[in-house]
Amino acid sequence: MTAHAVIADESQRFPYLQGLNDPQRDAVLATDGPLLVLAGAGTGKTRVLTTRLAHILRTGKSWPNQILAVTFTNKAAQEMKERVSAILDGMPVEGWWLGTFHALAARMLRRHADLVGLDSNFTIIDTDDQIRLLKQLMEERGLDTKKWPPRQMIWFIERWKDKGLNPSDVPKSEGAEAADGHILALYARYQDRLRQINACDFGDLLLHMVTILKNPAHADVLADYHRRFKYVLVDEYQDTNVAQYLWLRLLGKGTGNVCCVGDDDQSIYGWRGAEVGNILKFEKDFPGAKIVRLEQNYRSTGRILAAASGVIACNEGRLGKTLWSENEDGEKLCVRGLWDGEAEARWVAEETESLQHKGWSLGQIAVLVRAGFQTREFEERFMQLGINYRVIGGQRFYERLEIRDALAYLRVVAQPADDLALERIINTPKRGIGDATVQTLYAYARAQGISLRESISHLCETDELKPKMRVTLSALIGNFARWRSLVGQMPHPELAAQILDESGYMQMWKTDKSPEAPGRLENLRELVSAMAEFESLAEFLEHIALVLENQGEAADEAISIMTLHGAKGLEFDAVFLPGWEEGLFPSQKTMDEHGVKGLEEERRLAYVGITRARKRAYVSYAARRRMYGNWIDAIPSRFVDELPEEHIEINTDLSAYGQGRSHFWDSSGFTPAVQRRTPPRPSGERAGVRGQTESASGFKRGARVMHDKFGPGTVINIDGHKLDIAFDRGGQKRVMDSFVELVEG
DNA sequence: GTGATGGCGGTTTTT
DNA sequence: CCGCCATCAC
Repeated sequence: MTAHAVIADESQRFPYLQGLNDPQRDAVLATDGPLLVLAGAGTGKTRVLTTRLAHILRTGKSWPNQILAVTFTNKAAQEMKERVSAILDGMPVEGWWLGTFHALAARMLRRHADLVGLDSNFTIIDTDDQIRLLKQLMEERGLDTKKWPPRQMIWFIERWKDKGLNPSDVPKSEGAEAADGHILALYARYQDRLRQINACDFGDLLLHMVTILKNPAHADVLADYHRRFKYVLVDEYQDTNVAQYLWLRLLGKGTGNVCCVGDDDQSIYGWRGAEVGNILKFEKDFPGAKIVRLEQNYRSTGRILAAASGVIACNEGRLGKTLWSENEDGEKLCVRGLWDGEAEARWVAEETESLQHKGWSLGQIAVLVRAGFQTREFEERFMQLGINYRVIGGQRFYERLEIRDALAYLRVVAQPADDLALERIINTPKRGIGDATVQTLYAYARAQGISLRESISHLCETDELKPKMRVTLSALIGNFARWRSLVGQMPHPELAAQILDESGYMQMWKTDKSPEAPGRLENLRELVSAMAEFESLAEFLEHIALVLENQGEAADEAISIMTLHGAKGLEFDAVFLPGWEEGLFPSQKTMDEHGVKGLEEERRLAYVGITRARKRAYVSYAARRRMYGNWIDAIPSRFVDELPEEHIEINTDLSAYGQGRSHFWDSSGFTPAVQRRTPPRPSGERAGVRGQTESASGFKRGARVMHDKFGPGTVINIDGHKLDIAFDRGGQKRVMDSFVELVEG
């Protein structure tokens, strides 16, 4: 049989192979031996991954539970499950080892927790808890938390964990100055403390597993996984950190059938420990590795692709790919210089409306910014014009205050040694248990080497505490004991509702008169009802920690506003890329801290941004921008210069630009036409402000109002015709008073 | 132990 | 300019 005949034959037997291009099919069929798939943006990476997985199963090379398939985000894991299952006629995916690094590592660690001194019901703590814990430890040692912010110290520790380094593995010289030279001791103490309260942070999930797997004394554990896994698949390999890499390499050694998919040009998480190096040295790590390049782009127009390629070509040390496309050239990239940030937002909104009029769908348009604070100007503008928008990212459901409090209650019930959770809610709602009491409790707990909860029960037996305090505290731990005894006795959502009720937590928000309170109560109810989907309280808490997605927003057609980081893996018909100014993008901080390496990562971010667009891309920059209250002059980003001239169309309101893209603004201050058309607001309005109690059209502070898009809310501040409104759902926004209606009551 | 005011700092973020 | 935290006054 000729090669072609073989392919034809295979395609017939495996219909899912049809429609794959040659390299794609190669990547799917090369099931055995190490394989690196270099998949450029929009080249069908996910399709290859899912088809490959399906193919391994369909050909009977292994059972589902013999494949380890790893992604970075829950979204990606979910998508892969759905798509593989679809190819295989709805094969159920339960029990598969398909998930995020953290979820899979946690699943393993629960089985071997004792090997690192943990109990298998350990709690997974988040950033907030991490910082509070470290702060305690620093205060314990008398370290200045102002000079050495715990946040930053945690950052050191996390980077070590990313590298797979336990406290004893960290080179003594590293970060020696931090925390007055105590940072390493602090790390060690932090780990001890986590063990004591039977908890892990996210980094630990991988670090502990790597520690176990590489320990010769536990060779049986590794051998067990080697026997289990016949195939290993990894998505977004360019984003793996060293700990993840070690974990994969240890597990993959058994089979050798390791397939990693990634794109070095899209590595944008170096700042949090990702190592592009992992993908660059794949061939060394896995001798005899086959490399497949996916270079045909199916997403973008020729010009968009060419522009992105032009920019990324300025980076050095790439594995190198040449993306090409059969798509039409399309329109040139629109590059626009504007006077200031407000004008930029106005322009983006205008262009958006014009696209809408041409029949483009709002849901297929996105504004991609470098940093979160940039979203505000766009939000304001869209709101004024009534353009439906959605900010993606930002605060997540489970990061909200009330949700974290509620979870703390549930955590104490599920895991009595969870001191952090207990401390969080010990005086919420207010019970008169202040800092001094908590310190006493902690001091005793430390001295006795017991948990906070145990310390409370001990101290309630003595006269160490005032009688009144004893009553309060024993009532509290009495409650927890009772709630704990109810676990398994009643449906867990019901139990949760009971806990929140009996603890007085619900009452606290019901009594609260602040405009956010109703929304918080709503969120709490949502939390309780979400619990019903899980088998048990423990399972629910695991999902909350590792898997819970951002609450799905209304399915309304809306333009998306998000960070460039948040946009990875997504695509839109049209993409706006505002704020391309030196210092903002590329970020000055990144360049200061990481030099050329940092700059190159910023450039990859630019590449990611441009390649999100299918048909139209708009790049813009402003000559001045208000930052932290004062005006900052800016010059266009060097990335603007790197866009190939023949594929862009520059259109600027600013004078000096245009004659060869110079880096300097005309200092004469020539005011462009756009500026004259819309003069700055009268100073009276701008300064009007905070003390105002009634808006120009008669809304009063505290008034209940209804907004077409955002629903009911309360006016909390007034500035001329603009109202700051706390919406019952969806937080606080600034809107024009003409968009809201007064409601009675 | 709790509520009010000033100072400071302020990327990117998933799990 | 805004929000968080620390410190201060009750």
